[in-house]
Amino acid sequence: MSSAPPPEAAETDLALGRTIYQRVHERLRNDILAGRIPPGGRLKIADIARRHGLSQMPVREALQQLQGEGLVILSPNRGARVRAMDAAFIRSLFDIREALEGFLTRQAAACLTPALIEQLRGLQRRYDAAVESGDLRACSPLNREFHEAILRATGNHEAIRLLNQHTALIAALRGRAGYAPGRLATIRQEHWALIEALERGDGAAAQRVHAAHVRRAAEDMLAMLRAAAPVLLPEARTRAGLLRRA
Amino acid sequence: MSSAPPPEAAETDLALGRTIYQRVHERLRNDILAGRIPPGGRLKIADIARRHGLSQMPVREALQQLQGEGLVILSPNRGARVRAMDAAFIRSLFDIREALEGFLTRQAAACLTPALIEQLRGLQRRYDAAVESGDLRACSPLNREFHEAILRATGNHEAIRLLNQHTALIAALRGRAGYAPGRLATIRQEHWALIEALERGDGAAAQRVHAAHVRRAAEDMLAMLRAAAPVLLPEARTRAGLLRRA
DNA sequence: AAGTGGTCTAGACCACCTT
DNA sequence: AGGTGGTCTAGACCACTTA
Repeated sequence: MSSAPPPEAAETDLALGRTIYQRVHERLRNDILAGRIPPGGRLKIADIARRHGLSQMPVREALQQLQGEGLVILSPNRGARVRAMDAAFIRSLFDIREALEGFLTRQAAACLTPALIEQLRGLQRRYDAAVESGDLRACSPLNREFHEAILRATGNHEAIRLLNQHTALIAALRGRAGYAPGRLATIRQEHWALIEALERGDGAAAQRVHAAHVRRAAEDMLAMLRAAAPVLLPEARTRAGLLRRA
Repeated sequence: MSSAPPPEAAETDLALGRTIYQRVHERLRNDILAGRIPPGGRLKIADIARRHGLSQMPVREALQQLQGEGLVILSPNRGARVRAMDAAFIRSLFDIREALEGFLTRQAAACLTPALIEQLRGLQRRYDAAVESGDLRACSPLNREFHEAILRATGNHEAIRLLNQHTALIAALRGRAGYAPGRLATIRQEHWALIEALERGDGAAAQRVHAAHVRRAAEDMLAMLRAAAPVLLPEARTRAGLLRRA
């Protein structure tokens, strides 16, 4: 764990967004993605409002936005929870990624210019450097930027938006699970193979490399989560849930 | 307008949802999908609130939800508009459908039971009957149900949710564009070909049929919209009759 | 029966656009 | 400056849960 995170001194940090609900949105989003509010964890409007010195409505708006992103489940008269994720749901996310990103990767092979290929090489070299210097913090953003650079070539911004949302959900888990040993090195090889296929303009090969890439990522994450298991189970308020029938 | 509230059978009753913002959400959603509020059209919170006899907050919540579904664009301090759609955006939607639904269709070929195949046949027979009897109103829901039945076999509910959202966006346009002549008959052939491939368990063939199906749908819709063109352009300074100060 | 916590209202506030 | 219309607050209201 990192040391000395000023616990409450960070109350003045809400200076980024322009409206209040945007700032609350960003704040909660960061808290969820950093794992400070675990999957299945409850988000109480009154609590959050009090903690930030606001009334309840902007908090509600922020929660609605998060629901739109899929990070939060909001049930009428019941409140909000961080989306709980089980193995089937995680598999769904990775299948979506394989299908959608794979399709666009194939398209990209037909329209990548030499300049864009060179840009990919540059990004991947920075990724390599980050792995070698042990700067793990820098890896995930570079990984994401690498793939997004490919997608942008297709001009399908709607698909990119969807994929980014799902990346956020996965990142929310990654914070708890981490990477398996050796995974980062494998990613390097896979990315270079992808660059090679794209450079040849071989869309089918690029899609195959991408599919294998995503499947390995999925298996890796499922294995990590199985190891650090109990966090994932929906939640354990114990006896409460069992009296459902009545 | 504001008068004559009590015996209104005219206003479709808001009796369905359980909370107010849910009912407003459903109402606005229907208005948009039915084309009563055109793409690019403005949604004024105060107007809507007054019209329904509510305060502004539940209306805001409803708009946030619609933004989450992608039907509405909400910009801070600027208000809400129905998402405007140009040709590039529509192409993006159909590419997403081809990629995601095609992938799942391929998966489904491996796990469809004879009973499910028979269910598909039943749905498609009802579709055929609707086309032949000229009941065009019934076609779109049956079409949607046919594809969703296939997708459900894969168990990927998250993907189904995404695809349904995008179907809604397309339906919002369909209301204005309609179908090209003969399109409905072509859809019949394509669906039967899809059933046949699925029955053989030939996922690759099913995906090919699906891809062709979606591409034809995309070209058809783009042609229809090109014919009925000007509606699509973002908007045209029409400050006609809305603001009537007397 | 009381408590917790989500939902709704009325109106003040303020950002942005028009004159 | 004036106006339009989106945003925020405080508190009442009410659904659902706990004793």
